[in-house]
Amino acid sequence: MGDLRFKRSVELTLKVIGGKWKPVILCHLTDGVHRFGELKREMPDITQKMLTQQLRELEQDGIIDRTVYQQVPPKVEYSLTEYGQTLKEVLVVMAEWGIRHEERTGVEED
Amino acid sequence: MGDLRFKRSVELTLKVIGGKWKPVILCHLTDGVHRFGELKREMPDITQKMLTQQLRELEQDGIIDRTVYQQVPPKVEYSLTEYGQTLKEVLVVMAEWGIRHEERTGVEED
DNA sequence: CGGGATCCATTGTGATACTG
DNA sequence: CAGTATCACAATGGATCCCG
Repeated sequence: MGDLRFKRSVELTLKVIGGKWKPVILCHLTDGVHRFGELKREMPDITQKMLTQQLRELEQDGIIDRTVYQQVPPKVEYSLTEYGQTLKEVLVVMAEWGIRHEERTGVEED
Repeated sequence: MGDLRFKRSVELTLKVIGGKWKPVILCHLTDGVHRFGELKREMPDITQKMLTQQLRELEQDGIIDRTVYQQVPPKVEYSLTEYGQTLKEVLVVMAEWGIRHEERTGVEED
């Protein structure tokens, strides 16, 4: 597992979905289409700037789709691409480990 | 999947194994015990300070063990704890996705 | 050999104001 | 509503020197 290929792949994955905000954004989008304002409301601590920035990066990586409705007021919807769906499995495994870790550190029974 | 519990768990996992260096360190330690100098050699781009720092954090989270041999010259060995072993699955899933992503972005056949 | 401590450059992030 | 632009600040990471 310590071979170069393996390392590079793990790093790559984390470059795409890692960081403070992307995993949370992805969690929400796994539930379906969300508007910009919805996401902002669901993530009160993120700034508008960061949300925009992270969404753009996910879009460029082919993870999410951005649909702009040319109307007033503007409406923009975000959703997982077919490809982005493949990340669900990764998110689930991370969530499962996180839950175990939470329980463990809570009990601290080492 | 967008529920609070799920989100929190994913974030927690990423707090423990995320970042620039921890996943790489963990990849190496999945192969077995490593000395400090070994890890440093295997990760030429990391500074001594960062390596030390990241190892400390992993140790505090119960992911790795640190064994100091009181001798001259000093010898310090790092290894995954039993608990740390549970991360292998997470690493594998991330690596698998990363490999797919690598191939995809290489081919770009959308 | 395996660090600790310090200082500094780079980057990331937030607050705010403005726009189509 | 969904951004963009700018500035300020905080977090991160690196270089260097020192120590047991």
